[in-house]
Amino acid sequence: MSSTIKVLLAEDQSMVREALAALLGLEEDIEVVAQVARGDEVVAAAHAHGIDVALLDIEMPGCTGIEAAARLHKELPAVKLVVLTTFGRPGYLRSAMEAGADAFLVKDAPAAQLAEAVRKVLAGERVIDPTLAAAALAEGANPLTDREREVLRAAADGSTNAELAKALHLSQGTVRNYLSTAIQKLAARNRTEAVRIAREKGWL
Amino acid sequence: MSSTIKVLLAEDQSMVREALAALLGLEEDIEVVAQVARGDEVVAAAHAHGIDVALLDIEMPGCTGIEAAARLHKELPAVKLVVLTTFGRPGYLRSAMEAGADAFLVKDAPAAQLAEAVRKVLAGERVIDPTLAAAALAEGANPLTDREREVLRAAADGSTNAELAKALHLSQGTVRNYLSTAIQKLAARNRTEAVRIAREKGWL
DNA sequence: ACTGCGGGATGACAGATGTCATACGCACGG
DNA sequence: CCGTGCGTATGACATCTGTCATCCCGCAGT
Repeated sequence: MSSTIKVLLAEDQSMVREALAALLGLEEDIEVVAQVARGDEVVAAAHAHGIDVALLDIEMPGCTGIEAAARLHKELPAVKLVVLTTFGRPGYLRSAMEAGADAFLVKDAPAAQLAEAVRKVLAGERVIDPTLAAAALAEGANPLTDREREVLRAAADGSTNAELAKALHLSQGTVRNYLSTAIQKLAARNRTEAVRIAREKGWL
Repeated sequence: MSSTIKVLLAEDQSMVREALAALLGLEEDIEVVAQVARGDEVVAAAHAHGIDVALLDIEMPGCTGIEAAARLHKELPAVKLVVLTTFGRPGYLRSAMEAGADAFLVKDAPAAQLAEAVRKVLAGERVIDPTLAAAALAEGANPLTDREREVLRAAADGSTNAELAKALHLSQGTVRNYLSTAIQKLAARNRTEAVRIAREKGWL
């Protein structure tokens, strides 16, 4: 058993990443041994450094922190996973848990919770904001089918039906059908609102 | 002349705010004497602590860091202003400069630039990413009129024309006219895309 | 005094979007 | 073997959106 906890920090914004590293550096028992700025560099860095805990931001280029968590969990199941995010979206929590995360923290929680979470997951505990957990349970699972989600995501940038149809190799009518059902499932009044709602819930 | 530089830190996400404080705390000559989580608390805190430099995030509840900068610049012109943001949108840089900012930093710049910027602004220098400055000049000013911007912003959440008309006390036709001209000025194909483009440029 | 521009409005029109009924094939659970 | 849900598609219909021409008012510049 080593004397310090070895942590990998994955976060794309250098200033935030290094600031978090400085924060964790203040703790006697924690050492940030690796930093990456992209989701797709997580697994390699984890292998290279023999870490105990991975601290993963969700919003990252390459792949999301959630995808990175899933891969890491598969390859190095012993590594504890702390998922960190700007947005406390219930859907994110759900997917993080499904990806094998041990802790889920939002960035507007007090900084002290970060080091605390690292220690707790290493002790085998799970760390989840109870309010968020309640919200995740209350709102239920993502009601959208894979295809609906795909179409809605593609529609988010303002593409027209014709463009969506071409991009997704579907007929225009089918695109409209999917958007229509998505709009109804999300209780929205049009695609724009549907996108907003899906985003807020972390379903996109 | 005091021996340490007194800094106010305004940033809504506690974890990031405290991490940045930890980072600045590592510098011998810098002291974070006040932290606030809302834009509208900046001026009061600045008055209360007699600060040298204010470090302002843009995305904050209460009011944006840019508005806070403008107010602070008016009330305490001696205080140097460093604007910090997640998004390197040229329009943001422009408005920050107009609000009297002395430095403009994006969060994905190296952490070392933060302390450096604090020292430089205090020495009377301006600190601006040259790439971003070029982009801001290249794209020109916000082409939207006040009303167009207002309508576009209101339309961003998926409201229908009828709802926009009611909310803004306009006729439906007028709403459509404004959206139409906004769409054309932004070279978009519909309101959704117009919103996206305006957001990307920092014009919303 | 004239001109231009922004805010506000109307009416007409074309095209995009949302809804609905209906259909076919496929996979999966009972 | 039968129902159900999903993916895909079509056609018809109603409504929403985007465009355009045209108008009025007030204000700032020249």
